[in-house]
Amino acid sequence: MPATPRRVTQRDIARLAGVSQATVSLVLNNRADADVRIAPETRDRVLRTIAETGYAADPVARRLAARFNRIIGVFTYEPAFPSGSRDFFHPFLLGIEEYAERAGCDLLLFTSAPVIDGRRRIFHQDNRLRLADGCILLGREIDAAELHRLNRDGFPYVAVGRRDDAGGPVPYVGADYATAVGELVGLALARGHRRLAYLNTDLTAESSADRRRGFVAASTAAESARHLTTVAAGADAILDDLLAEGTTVAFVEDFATAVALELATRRRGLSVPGDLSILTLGDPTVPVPSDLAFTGFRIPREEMGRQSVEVLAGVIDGSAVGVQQRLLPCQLVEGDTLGTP
Amino acid sequence: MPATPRRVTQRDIARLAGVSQATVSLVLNNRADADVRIAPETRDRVLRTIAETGYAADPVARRLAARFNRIIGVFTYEPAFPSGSRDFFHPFLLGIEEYAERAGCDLLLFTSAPVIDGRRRIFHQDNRLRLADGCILLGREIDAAELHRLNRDGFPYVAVGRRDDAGGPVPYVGADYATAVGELVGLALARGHRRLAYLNTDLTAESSADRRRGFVAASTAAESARHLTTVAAGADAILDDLLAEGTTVAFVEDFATAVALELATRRRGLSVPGDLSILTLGDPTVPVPSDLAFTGFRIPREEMGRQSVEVLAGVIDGSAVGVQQRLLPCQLVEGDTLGTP
DNA sequence: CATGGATACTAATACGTATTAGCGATCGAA
DNA sequence: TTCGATCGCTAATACGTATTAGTATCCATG
Repeated sequence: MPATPRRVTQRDIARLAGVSQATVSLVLNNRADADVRIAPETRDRVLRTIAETGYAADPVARRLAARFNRIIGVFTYEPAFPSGSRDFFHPFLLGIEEYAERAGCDLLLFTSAPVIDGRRRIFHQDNRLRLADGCILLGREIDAAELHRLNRDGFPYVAVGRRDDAGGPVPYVGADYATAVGELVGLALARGHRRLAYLNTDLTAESSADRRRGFVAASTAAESARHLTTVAAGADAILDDLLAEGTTVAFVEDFATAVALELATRRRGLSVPGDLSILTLGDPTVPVPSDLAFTGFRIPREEMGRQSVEVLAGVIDGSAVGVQQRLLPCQLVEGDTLGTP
Repeated sequence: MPATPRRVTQRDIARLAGVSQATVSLVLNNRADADVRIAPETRDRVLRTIAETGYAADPVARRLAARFNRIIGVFTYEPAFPSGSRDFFHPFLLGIEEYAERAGCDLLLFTSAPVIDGRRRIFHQDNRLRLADGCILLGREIDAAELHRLNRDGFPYVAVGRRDDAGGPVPYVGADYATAVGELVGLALARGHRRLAYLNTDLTAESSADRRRGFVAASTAAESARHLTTVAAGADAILDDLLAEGTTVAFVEDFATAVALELATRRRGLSVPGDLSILTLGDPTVPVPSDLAFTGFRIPREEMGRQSVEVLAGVIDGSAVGVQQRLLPCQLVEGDTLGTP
């Protein structure tokens, strides 16, 4: 029982200004269509009354009547203000907030989403999804069933990161990993590398698949281009494998793995990039201490955040035609870990 | 025009289950009062229909009718995901999010609040404040006029950080700066310091006033306890002043100033804490590079965030009686910058 | 003076839920 | 048989806004 002492409504304004509630609404919304006209003096009177009372429209009623709110939902599959992967997701949120502010939108964080079967769920009893005009989905892995449902319900949304179809194409703003990895491969080939290896981590996420695809497509000119799975394999075992096969450059999906690999190499008295080049394929997802500047690329996270809001706004107001899918270029980083074989 | 294809409503459920809309609502809300009864078989039928259709209550309509939402507004006088002072405000948000998740609440970030006269405003045309059940105010300086208005409107809110009265007492969860500074003064006195100086920054914020109060109250046993204002004064000028007066320990409000002062001291060939002890009064508000471990105290930011949501929840549901004001203890940090005079 | 067309509004309704007063049916007791 | 009492539910209404159809008034024109 919030001690709400009857707030000011349009009806109050109407009574004070001697007009109807409808007129107040029309004035507020600046309606000046052909079939709706308000005399200037009436308009002024209403506006003055509004100013005097400090009236502000009830966003709830507004939304119920007009089905539109200027509120953007943000669903994060990890905590929105995370401690662990904080540094990775923070830039996305930064961009989202920046554009939302510019667009005059508020952000609704669905922190109440419960974790079921080890994963946060959008659709739970009592979800507040529809309070927002649309929503942005953030997280490494997004549940396909939930995308299906969003598509089916026709609820406007945009995923941050490319997503496979889920009962229809999924609108997204992603990073062009395939191209970025391809460019790195090109760089390595140009330096004379011929025996490449790609170190997998994840096997399901789209971002992972895109990187692999880029690697495969670009490494046709190589003598050998192998895949290794780093899951549950120690850095030393991997290093053994690489050296045994005469690999000269490793493309490492997971940043932490790259750091561990470099450490293992150094422990054997070998050097990076003297004996082995190591390339990273994106920013660290967990904070990893390393004073080494890896060669690789950077994900345009902030820009992805910004553009996801931009795209969503277009979808909501109907100005966007068709399904919106954008891939932004990654930025190559020239570090110290790519040498000659 | 969001292509919303008519969502499922209680009326649809009612029609399918052969009951009235009111009955559906009653079942959903688990009402079993004396004057409202639903036969078990009816209840089951309704629940089954709900499950089949995947119905979820419209939070907007719910709020409009029931005036209560499980949404907590968060108003930040700085950007919520800031880059500059990010490290300072982040822990508050972390705590807020953590408790909100536990309480099953969503968070509404008022990113749309416009900047007027160099300050963000809660109350602007079209503010979405009332969408939330209550709100949390975060920021170094909070506009007193807006607090007045919140009080007048009876809108539930809690400030993070102690606030002076503004048209009535302000509910808050703050840090007990006075006690913390007092303890530091006690520490210095125990080490034999007798000539103390307090370096001011801000003159208006409550957090600043509290620190000063703690200093004054605790330093009665000192030979001299002076105030210096660091605004617009260079570190060298301050150092001159301190040395001229034979000051042996400086209590520095602003972290960056402490760093600058230490640097200036070292540049003169003097040492900290050999020639001058420097104590800090809280965490850095902007990232300052320093490899020195200052003696001072830490603000329980995360806990403040958590408890502010807890307090707000109590205010909203009416379980809290009277105005809620909490001061949490700060944690003393034994660093390397307090020596003997 | 009738007609038509602007002009300036208002009445009514929709949005989807929660709440409350009240109604018909059934049952037990007098 | 009648009079409550209880049970199980529904009708009606409120919440505060946006929208649309429609109405009353006025003015110009033929």
